[in-house]
Amino acid sequence: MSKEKILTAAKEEFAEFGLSGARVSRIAEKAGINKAMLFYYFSSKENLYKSVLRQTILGLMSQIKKILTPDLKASEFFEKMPEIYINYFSKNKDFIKIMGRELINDGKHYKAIIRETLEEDGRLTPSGIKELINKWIKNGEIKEESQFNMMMNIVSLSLFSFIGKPIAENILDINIKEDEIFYKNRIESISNLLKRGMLK
Amino acid sequence: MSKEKILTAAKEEFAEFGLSGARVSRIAEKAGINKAMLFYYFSSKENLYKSVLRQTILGLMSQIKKILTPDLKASEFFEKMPEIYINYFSKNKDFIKIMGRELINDGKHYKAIIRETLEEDGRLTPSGIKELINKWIKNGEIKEESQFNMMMNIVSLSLFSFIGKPIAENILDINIKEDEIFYKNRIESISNLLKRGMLK
DNA sequence: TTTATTATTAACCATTCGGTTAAACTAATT
DNA sequence: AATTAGTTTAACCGAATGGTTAATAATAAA
Repeated sequence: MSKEKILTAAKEEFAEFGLSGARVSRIAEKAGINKAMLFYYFSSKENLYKSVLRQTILGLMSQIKKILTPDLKASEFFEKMPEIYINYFSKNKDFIKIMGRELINDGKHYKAIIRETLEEDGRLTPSGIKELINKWIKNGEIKEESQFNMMMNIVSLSLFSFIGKPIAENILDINIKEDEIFYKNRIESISNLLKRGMLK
Repeated sequence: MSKEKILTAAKEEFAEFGLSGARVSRIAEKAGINKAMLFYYFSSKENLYKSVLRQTILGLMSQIKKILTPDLKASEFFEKMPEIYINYFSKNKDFIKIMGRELINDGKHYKAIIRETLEEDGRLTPSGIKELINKWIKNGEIKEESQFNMMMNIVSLSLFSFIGKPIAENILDINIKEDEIFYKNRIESISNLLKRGMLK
């Protein structure tokens, strides 16, 4: 019970302030537990951070696994990936913040967690996705493009819909509410761009 | 002289550790000055951060200004924007890190600086860009799309080429060297995607 | 040369931080 | 009732941290 309360409070805290900005005492306060409990269960601030990050990453991975079937078509991929990403991010605002900070800090913890996870669970393997993309290229479903650039485009467009929003807003001097319509538009725009730009 | 040395060292420090992770003593050490000098010139850590952020943002804005002429064509826009962004980011690695962290922290300082800058210098106005995009829609140069989604797509694809790289690498289990070829490929891929996806 | 202003320094400081400790409480087992 | 293992707490701690101070050096103006 306490362990769960700590994890929940820590996720909030790390999302808002980052690893170095987060305060152990504040996490304890939010969780309604004694600060010593935090060290009792997680032994250090950094260790608590790793636990939060692991939970966060696994949450998204389980979503992506659902769509990655061997018979997936490229067009479906370009529709479903943005949909899953945007929907997940809109409902888990902490994810973007924690993950963004982690990536800027060279993603050292992120990489370690992915490595562990792949060892435990062989289903979502890199080679599986590679095979899928190669198949689409051979089938003539998509324009020839490096696998890497293709993944970069998908991930960039989805993830950055949240982080990059203030920039686009400032350039155009507008203020976009982050509501259902915003999410729907963003999914559609990304999906269309990917399909027009990458399908044959 | 000292002021400049402090700014340079601070930029490095804030990029690597963020506002809360940065250490004033470390900045002073890097700059080769006494810590008190830092407070003598900038009065507080946060104030120093704002100065660094302002310098950083103005550096990019001056690049973008160069291409934004009233007779710019949409196809040129889709070619030059990724080129400017990617080239600038590849040569100013600190920019991405500072800006990324700032945006995740809700971009409060960023917004304030943009507001000031627009008041001082009317050349790069939001209305100017809006007019350009509206013209392209009327001319039939680009597919109808909200201005906002269009800017989001451009900014996302460019900015995230750096932050999102570890994710794409992990999904495909590859390691991409960040060299001239990488930058060239990324510019081409983004530019092609934008042109195929948004030009009529 | 004197005066006023700007730069620079070493030493200092209050506060906050992550982390520890030792004792006490709780609840199931024997 | 005694033992055991897991849980919880208040009080404590040394090391940093951002920031200050008061004295001094360098420079320019009078």
